[in-house]
Amino acid sequence: MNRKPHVTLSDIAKQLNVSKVTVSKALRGHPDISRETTKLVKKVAEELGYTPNFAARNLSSRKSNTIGVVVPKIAHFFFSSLIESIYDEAFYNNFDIALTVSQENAERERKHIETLMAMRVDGLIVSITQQTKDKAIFEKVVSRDVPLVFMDRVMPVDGTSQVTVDDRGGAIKAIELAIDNGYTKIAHIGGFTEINIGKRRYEGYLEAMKRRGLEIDPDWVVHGGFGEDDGYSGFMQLYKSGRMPEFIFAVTYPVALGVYAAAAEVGVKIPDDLDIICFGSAGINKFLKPALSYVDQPTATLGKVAVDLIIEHIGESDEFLPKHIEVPTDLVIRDTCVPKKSRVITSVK
Amino acid sequence: MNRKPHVTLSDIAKQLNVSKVTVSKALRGHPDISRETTKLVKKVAEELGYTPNFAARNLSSRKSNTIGVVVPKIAHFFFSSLIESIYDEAFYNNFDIALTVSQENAERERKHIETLMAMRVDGLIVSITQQTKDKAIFEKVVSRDVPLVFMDRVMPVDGTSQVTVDDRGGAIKAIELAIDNGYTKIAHIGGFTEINIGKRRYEGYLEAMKRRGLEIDPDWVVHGGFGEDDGYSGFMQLYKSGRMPEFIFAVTYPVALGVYAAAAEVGVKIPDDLDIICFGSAGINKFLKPALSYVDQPTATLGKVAVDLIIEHIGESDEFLPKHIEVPTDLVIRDTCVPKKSRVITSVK
DNA sequence: TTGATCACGTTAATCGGTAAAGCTGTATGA
DNA sequence: TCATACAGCTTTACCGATTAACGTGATCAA
Repeated sequence: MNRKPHVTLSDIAKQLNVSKVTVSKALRGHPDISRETTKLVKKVAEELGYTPNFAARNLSSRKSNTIGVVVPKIAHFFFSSLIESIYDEAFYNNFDIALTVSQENAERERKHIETLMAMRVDGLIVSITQQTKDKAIFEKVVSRDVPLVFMDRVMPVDGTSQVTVDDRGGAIKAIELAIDNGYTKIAHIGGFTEINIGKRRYEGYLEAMKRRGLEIDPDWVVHGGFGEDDGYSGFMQLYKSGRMPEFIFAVTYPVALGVYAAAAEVGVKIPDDLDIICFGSAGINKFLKPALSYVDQPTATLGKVAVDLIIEHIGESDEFLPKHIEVPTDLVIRDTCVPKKSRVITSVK
Repeated sequence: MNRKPHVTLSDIAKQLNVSKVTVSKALRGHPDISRETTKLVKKVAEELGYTPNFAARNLSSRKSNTIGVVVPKIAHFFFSSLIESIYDEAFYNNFDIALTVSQENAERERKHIETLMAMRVDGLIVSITQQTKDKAIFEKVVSRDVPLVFMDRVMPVDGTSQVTVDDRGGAIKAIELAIDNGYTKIAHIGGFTEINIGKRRYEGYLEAMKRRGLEIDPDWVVHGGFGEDDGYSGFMQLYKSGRMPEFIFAVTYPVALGVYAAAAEVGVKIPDDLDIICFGSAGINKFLKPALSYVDQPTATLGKVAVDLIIEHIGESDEFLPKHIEVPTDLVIRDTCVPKKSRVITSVK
């Protein structure tokens, strides 16, 4: 248990016969200290293998230079690329990241936020779980004056900022394209509508259908979660209802994959028997047969904007006015969501 | 800039007219303090919304209860699931994780390790970059008596532990299966051989070919990196050589995908014209056409073992003897790496 | 009655930094 | 010539916890 003690400022100070404050200032390039002394201090620090102690620094300076992040999942296309962009942007701005994973569990999410507050992170970026209902913990964060930015999956809490993609607009674009392609019987396999991404995508679906004057069969709207399982069971529910739509708008990429699996199982051909589009994608999508057409979520932008926003908030503190930034989406067309006419021709052939 | 000051032990102490040490002990459930007092302290702490200050705690206790992790990438199937399992196992053991991403950049890796040491993490789990050559930083870690576990991508450094998958054995199994399936012209699109995963998989390939007495055409071995691009260019190199093999063993899943892309481009049919197997996979693989057969890397086990090992090392400190744990692999057979005979039949049909 | 033991706390020191204010010697300007 | 300024350090507090060492008063056995 006898760890070799780490080298401290005092160790360096002793060796040079100066005070430890001199060393501290020299290492930080403070103008109080002469060029000469500074160079000397840095040299000795190097020789001794000095490594600063962040705990001590954070304690005395009352900040951590760290941004806390809470996400529901890592091992998902969307989140892993989002996280990577957060790390990049933070690194670029000389901030550290303290990442935690709630595993879609609200209680775990709460614990992680407590931990991050105990770490005295300078700000917090949170993407809530599917089941998060209680605002209390977030209000506690706000009351502590810790800047908070919700990212993608948000919650309406006073004093917090939000970064989302244009879920509603993206959904509208997707549905309108489907309609333009000749489909009228359009179903939606949606997620939880208590959470913004589920709700707004559903609203977009409703809005587009309404704009074009299309009826919605109640059987065509299925709400579940955001995973592959949910897509699978959503499809099966539609299939068993006996009132199959021509087209499905899936709330997420994994949900669309679940549809693929289920459709293959019962022999429904995509896009010939049933066409589909979804929200989100993965790098590997181009290798799928058929490759899904999708509403692109710009994860790199989302992560960058979230980090920039939290840093801005940290910098301005009290004067900062919370913002809601909505990042626009684009449609990416691959092998699905194709014109209905061509669908008929190929199936006739 | 006037943050609301956080509640401290002294605040609680003042309110109850006890010493702050009493409060500290009470909150930690120390037997020195009576049941009654403890309950009272906890109640007041709750009321005041006390959040411990980890910086202060870490400083005075000289540990952080945190494991530092350095990985080269996040947005990859392999790493994102690996990371998720690390988080889970750490959470289960009440450790925090400080994750950093080197982006395959050795200099960034070094910086991150310095940062983690400055955070005084209790131990370090590292998966090195493709380009890491210099052991110095790792030796520095060891000399500071900070437990270090290499995971998957390792480096031979005295005093460190290693957790790897059985790269060599997995490769042998894969190649032997290909041979059993009737293939003799077997190529390897490999990664960097300076790094263990590249080297060991290549060795496995050589060993299996040797065991079965098969010749290796020098043109059949291509070394590049571990990404999709490398697979693409690796295939193209084979293709242009005019001496196409019947079968490819790809060093990673992304490399295999690169092969898919290139093969599609030049009209080579997989698995009919060219069959393939690779090391590693992704959850989405089952949706590929054809789905890749692969050597399964048990990421969940890998992450769990790495965390368990580092915790063991942290606990035993000096008495701990570094270990090398090799996790076994399994072959998973999907639509590729099929018997050559069936290949011929289908192509004749 | 004594002195040991125990339950329950308290005091003092310390972790390794940072911030603010104080001290010295030399140069400068009026 | 003397106050002023400034460069370049040092001294003193303090951040918010933990650890070690040290009181008390009550209880209890001998």
